[in-house]
Amino acid sequence: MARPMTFDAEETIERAVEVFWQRGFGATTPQNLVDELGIGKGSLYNTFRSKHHLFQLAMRRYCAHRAAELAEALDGPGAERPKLRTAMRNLAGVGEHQLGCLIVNSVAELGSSDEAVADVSKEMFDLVQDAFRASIERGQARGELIPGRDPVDAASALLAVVIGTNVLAKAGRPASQLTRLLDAALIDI
Amino acid sequence: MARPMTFDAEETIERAVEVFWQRGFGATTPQNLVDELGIGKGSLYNTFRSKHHLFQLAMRRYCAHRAAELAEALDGPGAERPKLRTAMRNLAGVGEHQLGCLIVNSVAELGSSDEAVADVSKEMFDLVQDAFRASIERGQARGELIPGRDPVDAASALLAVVIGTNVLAKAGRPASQLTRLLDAALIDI
DNA sequence: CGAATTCTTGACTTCAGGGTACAGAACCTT
DNA sequence: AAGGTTCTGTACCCTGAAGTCAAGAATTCG
Repeated sequence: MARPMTFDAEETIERAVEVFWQRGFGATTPQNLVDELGIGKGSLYNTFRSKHHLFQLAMRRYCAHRAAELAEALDGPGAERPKLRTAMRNLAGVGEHQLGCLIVNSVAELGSSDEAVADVSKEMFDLVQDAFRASIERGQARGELIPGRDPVDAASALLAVVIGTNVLAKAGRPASQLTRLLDAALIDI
Repeated sequence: MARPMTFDAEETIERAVEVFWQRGFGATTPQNLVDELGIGKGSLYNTFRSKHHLFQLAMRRYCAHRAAELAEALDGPGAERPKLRTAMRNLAGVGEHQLGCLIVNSVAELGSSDEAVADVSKEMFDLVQDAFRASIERGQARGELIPGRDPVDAASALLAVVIGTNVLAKAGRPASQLTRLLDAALIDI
């Protein structure tokens, strides 16, 4: 029929995640993408239409990863508090490169002026908050967690903590302080 | 001796705060600054040396404002919890234009790759955390707040909540949810 | 094999960002 | 009033960002 693509689009998107994550949307140039994705400019624009469109794909891919990680951490058996702790550490990217969270960074950079960012971030934040809420409700029902707290309120507070921790990570706070912080936030859940 | 400046540099910096706050550093163009500061390009570069230098001045000015606000909220007499609530609402910019916090945005956009941002943000975050810590210690000493919590840990958690709330504000969450969130975070302090 | 189709390469174009230069204006001193 | 000095306005410059395009390469179908 025709010449097949010589690269895997999915894999390329995954690499694009890294690129945008490291540099942010505005600071990433087409040349950066060409260099780090290993494809030509023509292929880039031919396949992904525009820098911004690739950015959207990268954000969604990133969210899918994070959501899967979150589900893995919270869905299994076991006490809720340790699972929450793990989930929060993952989301806060404590151990990783100190790049914060791609979504948080994008919101802070582009805010609600970028519709794609607004949509994806709303989705992601709601998803995380809801997963936290479900976990807290389970923990309360089993008598593990402090009863009487509104699970929605507690979950939104934890979401804010995770987001804040990401920013603090990007600001250069040492991981040791961040894990303490997360533990402190979990004390009264 | 020589021709005097026809504009007030301090006032111009204050305007620059607004400009950078609205658009972020990268997305602000010299033309934006010329238009919104109401001075010519020559004066701009003559007085402020570079876009980045003006940005630094704007960040510091912004921090000074915020720090004064914070001190005003926490230093007076009265119970600590309500004062903390006020302070956090101020810092989270709940009522204002949904622009988040200039420092948080800058960290997320430029991260630690920009030394000025790294310095200012570290300073500011430490300052806020320390003010929170002092307030919590006072509250504990007076028996107002829950005893036994490490004030440093609690303060860092509150800092993270405030930062996260800023991001959520910029992501478009309604103010009503954000005030609830802040109240929820204060429950167990 | 040739044709049709789709991918790749990379030179090229356009335009804006960030800054400089310089001519002229406004002020102070004498 | 003249001169020295500093500010202002604006035209200009250079680089790089973002994207386009045409020519050629790889593939399948007939």
